[in-house]
Amino acid sequence: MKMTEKEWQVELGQHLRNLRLRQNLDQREVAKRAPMALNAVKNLESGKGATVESLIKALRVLGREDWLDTLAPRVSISPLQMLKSSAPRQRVSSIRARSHV
Amino acid sequence: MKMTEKEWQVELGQHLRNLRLRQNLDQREVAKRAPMALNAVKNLESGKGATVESLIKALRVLGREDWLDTLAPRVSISPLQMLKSSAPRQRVSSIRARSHV
DNA sequence: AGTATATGGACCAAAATAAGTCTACTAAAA
DNA sequence: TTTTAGTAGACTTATTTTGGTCCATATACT
Repeated sequence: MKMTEKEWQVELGQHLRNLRLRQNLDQREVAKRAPMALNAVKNLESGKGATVESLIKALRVLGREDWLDTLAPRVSISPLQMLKSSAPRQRVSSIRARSHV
Repeated sequence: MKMTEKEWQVELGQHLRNLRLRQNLDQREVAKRAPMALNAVKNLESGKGATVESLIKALRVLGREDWLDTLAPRVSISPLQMLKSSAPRQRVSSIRARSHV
């Protein structure tokens, strides 16, 4: 069962809505504190399309901006590996990247 | 030190870029697999403004859609409390909600 | 129970912004 | 040095934001 982008958007909106209800805030109050338009909050929660900026504004009001940082790639390399690769890649290496050729 | 929305957007973009580089994909490949415009990928990673839809598309390509669900509010109520409040709220309760009055 | 209230959803139009498609240009990697 | 991933800009199309109004119904009150 794989979800479509829109289904994920709806799911994300429901999470935001739950967070808001938990703090007993109405949509107007969130919009006011963001600040952003009331309709933007509605779009966000109903999953009808929103910008990343709106998402972040809402997260800030709900006190969950820190969630954004949890996307950071989990460190899976051993400390010994760190000695080898000193500088992080800034570009992909060519061979495998050219899967579009 | 509190970050602005734009700074958060940049930070989020960097996380996405790191995830991409870890998989040795270039922006074109991500755009192709999403599918989305190359410009949308660039906007996302540079934090210059993007839609939630673009964010989700990129996350899917990078295999991190599950991250979206980690926003779900952590359950902090005791099992005893669950017996009391049966149905989840669909709206805020009135008194505290009217902070704008 | 029935009633009043106001939250949240569904619309609309205009302004703002992002997506999509292109062409150089820059700089990191080979 | 050569190759090429990533950036920057211009431009058109598509979508979102903003700011309204209307209204169904969950919630609160009598």
